[in-house]
Amino acid sequence: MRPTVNDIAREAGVSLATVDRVLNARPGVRAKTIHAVNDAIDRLGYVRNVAAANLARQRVYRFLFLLPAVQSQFITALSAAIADAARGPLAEACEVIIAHVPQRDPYAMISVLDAQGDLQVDGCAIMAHETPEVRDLIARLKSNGAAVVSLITDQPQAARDHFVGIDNTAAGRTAAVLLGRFLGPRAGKVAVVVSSMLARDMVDRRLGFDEVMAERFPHLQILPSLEGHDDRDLTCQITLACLAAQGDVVAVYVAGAGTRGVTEALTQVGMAGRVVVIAHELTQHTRAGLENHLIDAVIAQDVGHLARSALRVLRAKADRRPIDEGQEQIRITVLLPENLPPETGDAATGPGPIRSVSPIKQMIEAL
Amino acid sequence: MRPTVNDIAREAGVSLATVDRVLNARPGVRAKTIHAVNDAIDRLGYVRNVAAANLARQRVYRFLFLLPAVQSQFITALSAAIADAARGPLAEACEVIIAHVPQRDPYAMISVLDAQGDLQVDGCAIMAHETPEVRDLIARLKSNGAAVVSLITDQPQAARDHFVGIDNTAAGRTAAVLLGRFLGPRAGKVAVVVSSMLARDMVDRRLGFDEVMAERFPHLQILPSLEGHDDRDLTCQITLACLAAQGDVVAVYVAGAGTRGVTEALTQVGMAGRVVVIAHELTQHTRAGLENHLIDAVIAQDVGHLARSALRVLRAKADRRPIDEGQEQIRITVLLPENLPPETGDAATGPGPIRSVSPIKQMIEAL
DNA sequence: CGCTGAATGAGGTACGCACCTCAAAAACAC
DNA sequence: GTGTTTTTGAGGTGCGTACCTCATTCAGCG
Repeated sequence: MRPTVNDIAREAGVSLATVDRVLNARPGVRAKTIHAVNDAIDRLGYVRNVAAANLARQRVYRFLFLLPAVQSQFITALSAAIADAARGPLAEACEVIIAHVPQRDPYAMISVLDAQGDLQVDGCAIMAHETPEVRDLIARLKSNGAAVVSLITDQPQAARDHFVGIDNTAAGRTAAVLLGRFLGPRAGKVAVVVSSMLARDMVDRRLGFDEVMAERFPHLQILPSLEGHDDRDLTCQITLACLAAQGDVVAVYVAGAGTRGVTEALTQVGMAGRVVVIAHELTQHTRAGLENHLIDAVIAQDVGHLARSALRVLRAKADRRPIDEGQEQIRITVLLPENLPPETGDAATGPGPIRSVSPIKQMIEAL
Repeated sequence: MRPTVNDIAREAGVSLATVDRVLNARPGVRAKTIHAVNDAIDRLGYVRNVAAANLARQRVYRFLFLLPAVQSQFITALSAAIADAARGPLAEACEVIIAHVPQRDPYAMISVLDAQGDLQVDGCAIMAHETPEVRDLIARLKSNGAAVVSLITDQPQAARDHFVGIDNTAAGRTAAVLLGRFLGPRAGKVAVVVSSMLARDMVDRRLGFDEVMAERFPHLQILPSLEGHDDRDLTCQITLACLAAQGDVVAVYVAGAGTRGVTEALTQVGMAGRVVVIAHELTQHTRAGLENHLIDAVIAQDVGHLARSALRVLRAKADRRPIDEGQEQIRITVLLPENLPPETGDAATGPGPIRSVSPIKQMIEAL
C-alpha cells in the first residue's frame, strides 16, 4: 500500500497539520521541520494521491487557448481537437476557453485577456507570431502566476514555460531529404513558400530545409521565401509571379499554410504533377492533393496530440509538477499517397469558417 | 458543476442507496426503478467521477504484459517503456506485471498465467505469434473477465478487445514508396527480411509492401521473404545466401528484427551503402546504421506511446469505458539520417540482455 | 525570568463515491 | 387478511487529501 500523509506524519514525528503545511507550501513551518518532513517523504517514497487531492481541493483550472483567427482548415481542426480534449479525462476539473484573435492586431490578444477580467487564468497556450506585444503578454501572464506554453510556433525569446509543437528544424530537414531524393539527379530551382517569416516555426523549417539542401543537394538552387500570409489568393499570385520570373523550378516546399494557392498556381501554368511538392499538415486539401499526385509528401502533426499535450503540460505546470518529456515530444508523420490514413470525417472537414467576429470566446464546459 | 449521485437521487425521487445499487449493478432493484434512475442520469448528464470512485473502492487493477523473451533492443526498450508508464499517472491504482516468455514454447505463456494463481488479472497485453495456443489463452483470459489487447502484432482471429500497434500494412506501403523512390530508375531485385511469417505484423508489412511495389515499381523484382527468427547470426547467414544466389539485389527491406544481421551481411560482401536499406524501429544499431548511411530510412514506432496506449486501453476496457480512437492510433515515424532525434540515453541503450531465465516476473509497484 | 510571536498539534469538515447495516415500506403469495 | 419476500430508505464509515480553527507549545528576545 502506498504511504499516506498520516504515515509521513508518524514517520517524521510531527502532526498531520504540519505535513500538510509542508506539502502545500504553507507558511509557518521552521526550515528544520520542513527538512524532517521531506526526509520522511523520501524515506517512505510518498507520492501525493492526485485524485484524492483534486477531489478535496475542488479546484477548477482555467486554461485559455489563444489561436490566430485565420481561415485555415488546420486551425479549424486544431480548435476542434482542443475542444475535444477539453471534454476528455485530461481536462478533469478544467475549464477551457478558446479565443481566436486576429493576427495583425497586436492589441486584440490583450483585450481578450482583459475580457477575462480578474478571473485569473491558471494557464494559457498561445499560438502567435513572435512579436514584442506577444512577448509582453506572456510576461504579464507569467507575472500573474499563470503557466504559459507556446503552441505550434515557439516564442523562444519569451518566458514561456514550454513549447508544445514539433521540432520544426527536423521537419524542414525531413522535407529537404524527401524533396531531394524524390527529385533524384534532376537539377533546377526550388521554391519555398511560407506563411510569414515572423512565425518561428516557418523560420525553423526554412533553416532545417536549407541546411540539408546545402549539404546533400548542392545541385538544387533554393529560392528566397515567398510569404503567403495564410492567404490563398495571395499565395497563388506570388507563386505565379515566382514561376514566371524563375525559369526552371523543379520543386516547391510549402512550409506554411496556403497549399491550395500553390497547387492552383501550378495547375494554372500546367506544372502540376511535374514538379515535386512537399507540404505540411493533413487537411482535406492536402489529402486530395496527395491522392491526385499534385503533392508528393505531407509532413503532418497530429492536432489531437498537440491539444492533449498542451493540456497536460498546462496542468502539470499549474500544479508545479514535472512533465514527462518523452510523452510531450510531438512527433511528425510523413504522409504519402500510399500511406494515407482513411478519412475519419470528424477532423478538418468543411471549408472551416471560423465563427468568430473579432475576439470571440467559446466556453467549453469541462464535463 | 457536475451532477453527483445526490443530484441523481433527488432527480429520480429515490434514495442514495438505490442510486448506488443501480450504478453498481447491485441486485434488489425493480426494473421500473432502475429505469427511473437511468432516466435521471441521462437527464442530468451524470458521469461517474472515476477518481473518487476508485478512491472509495480502493481498487487496484492488475495488468499483465506478456512479451517475447527475445534478445532484441526493441523488446528491451519496450519493456522499459512499460515499466516507465507503470510509474506514471496513467497507472494510478494499477499493478503492472511484465513477463517475458519464450517464443517457441507454447505452454510457457500458460504457465505464467497459472503462476498468477487465482489472483485474477484485470487485463492483459499480449505480444506473441498468432498460434492456436495464444488464441486459446486469449479466450481463457476473456472468459475470466479480463480485458485483452494484442500488442505490436495483432491477433485478428482471437477475441482480443483491441489492437495496440501501428497500421503495419501502411508501414509496409511506406517502406515500399521510400525504397522505390530512393532507388529512382534503377532496376533489380529487392530482398525482404522478416522475423517470422507467423507474426501478423510481418505478414501485414509484407502485404502492404508488395501492393505498392507491384503498383508503382514494376521494374523491381521482389524476392520471397527471408525468415530470420529474430536471430542475428541466422539473419546474417540467410541474407548472405540470398545475396549469393541472386545476382542483382539493389535494395533490402528489413521488415522485422535482425537489422544487424543484414548490415553485417551487406558489409561482408562489400555492398553496404550501395543498396537501399529500409528497416524498422529506432535502436542503437539502426541509429548508427542511419548515421553511417548503411540504412537509408527507418520506420519507427514509439515504444512510449505503445506502452501508454496499452495501459489506457486496458484501463478503459476494465472500466467498460469507451476509448478515444484518435488518441490510441499509434503513428509511425519516418526517420532519416537528417532528422534523427538526439539520443536520449535512457531508451534502448546497451545490448539488451534480458534478465529472465524462463518465464520470469518483474513486479513493478505502481507508485 | 517572563513575554511575545512563531511554530505546531488536535480536531473537524468536505470532496464524490463505494459499501455496509438495519429498519421500514411495498409488493407479492396464499 | 396474514405472512413472506422483495424493494427501498436512512444513515454511517472510509478512501486520501485540502483547508480551516483554536489551543498549545516552543524558541528567541530583552
